[in-house]
Amino acid sequence: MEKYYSKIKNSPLFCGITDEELTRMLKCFGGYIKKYEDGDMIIRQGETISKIYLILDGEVNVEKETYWGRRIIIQKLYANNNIGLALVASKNIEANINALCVGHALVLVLNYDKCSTMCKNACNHHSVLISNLFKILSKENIELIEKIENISQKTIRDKLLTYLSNESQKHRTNVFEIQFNRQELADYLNIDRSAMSFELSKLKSEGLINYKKNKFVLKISL
Amino acid sequence: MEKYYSKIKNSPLFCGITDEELTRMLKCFGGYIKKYEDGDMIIRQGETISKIYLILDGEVNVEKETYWGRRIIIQKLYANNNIGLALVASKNIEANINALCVGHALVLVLNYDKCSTMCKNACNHHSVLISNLFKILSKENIELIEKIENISQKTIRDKLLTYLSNESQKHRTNVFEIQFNRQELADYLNIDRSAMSFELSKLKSEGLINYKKNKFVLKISL
DNA sequence: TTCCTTTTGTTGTAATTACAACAGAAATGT
DNA sequence: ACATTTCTGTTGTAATTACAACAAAAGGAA
Repeated sequence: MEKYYSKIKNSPLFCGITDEELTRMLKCFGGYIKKYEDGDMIIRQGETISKIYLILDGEVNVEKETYWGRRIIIQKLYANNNIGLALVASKNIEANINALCVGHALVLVLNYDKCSTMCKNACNHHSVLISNLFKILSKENIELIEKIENISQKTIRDKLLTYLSNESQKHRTNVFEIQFNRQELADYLNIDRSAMSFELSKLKSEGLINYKKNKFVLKISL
Repeated sequence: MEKYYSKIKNSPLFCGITDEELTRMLKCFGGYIKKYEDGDMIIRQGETISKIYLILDGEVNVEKETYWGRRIIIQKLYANNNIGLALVASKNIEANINALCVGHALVLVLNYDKCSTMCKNACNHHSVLISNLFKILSKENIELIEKIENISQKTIRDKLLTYLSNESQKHRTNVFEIQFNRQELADYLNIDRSAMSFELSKLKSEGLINYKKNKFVLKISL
């Protein structure tokens, strides 16, 4: 555990918390590190979640399966992100998503339930933590709305241009690498992969964008 | 202001806070009540938000306009809901949505910036408040994912059935009233209103649903 | 290298949707 | 009650998409 201290300390979750506090908190939370392999379900739809998951390393897809069997990718998470954080706030809520490990991943697991009852007033670092939780959820909230913007566009072309434009703004440059492969991007934008590939080609031939694998250049601005 | 105390006190935002604390907090926050009329913009895309808005009465649409001029309805808010809460957490973030008043609305406005700097440690009720903020954002987060599920369906029919099914579950009965009129529902599900009306008729004629105006009966379960 | 697997691109066709234009119903104001 | 406006439903057509089937490219393992 000790070798991950610096990684943990620099996460948004523990931002503003000293080393000694961190040690106490990890104990208080019953924190442990768990390894996941490709395809492992970290959170499964229907479960009740009382743990905070902090990704230390690796990649996690937050997904949903429709009633008709299609996959929806909600978001992709990496180191420093939390998985299903919104689910721990209310005890009686069932997870509405699946969280799947992509490749190998290393996750710090904290028993939020335990801490929130044990040391609500005792530990003063608890207020720092909950303030961090608020900030993290705010950011996620804004990202979910961005995703809604992306998938709310009418045509495949508009979805792609909006998505690429948003990515470009996030990277603060018109040359950037996207996090999804083609199938994942299609499942994120809720469109057919082959139709999306076709539209990407068209956008390239029209000179609006350029790309090679996951490296994209956006030559226009919305 | 005093006549709204009970309303304010019973909101999730001030849950667990005593009357005397509330009085002090409203002062500390520089709280005031603002009236909005139909079509008024409460939050405008691009603004920086440092105030907490609590709806005391009325109806507010959270919307976005696409680059191509179409309206996207993100969510509909009512009394006890907060508007753009995720935007106050980080000072340097611009609002990514518009919040529009539908009809008349009464909103309590709190200067979060002022409070968070002035009484971070001084007031102990601050920790209760921020814990409430976390819970509120969690709920909103889960609702945004539900919206993503609704609009991620492939066909108009699937969107309608998923939406109605989710509404039915929320109301815990298969007979319920929806919050949107037809045009709003279409803008929420990102589909054409007339095509949606046509599909609703078809679902009714097939016996899967029944409806009259905004009262719906879902006769199947997904 | 070669073989095999995975990922990405291309094309034709059937299904679905947006859009426009209009008709009917319901709500609103006078 | 009446006129007027807003909301909802219906229909035909052009545009867009999903899907299947396949081709090409990239990546890995022997």
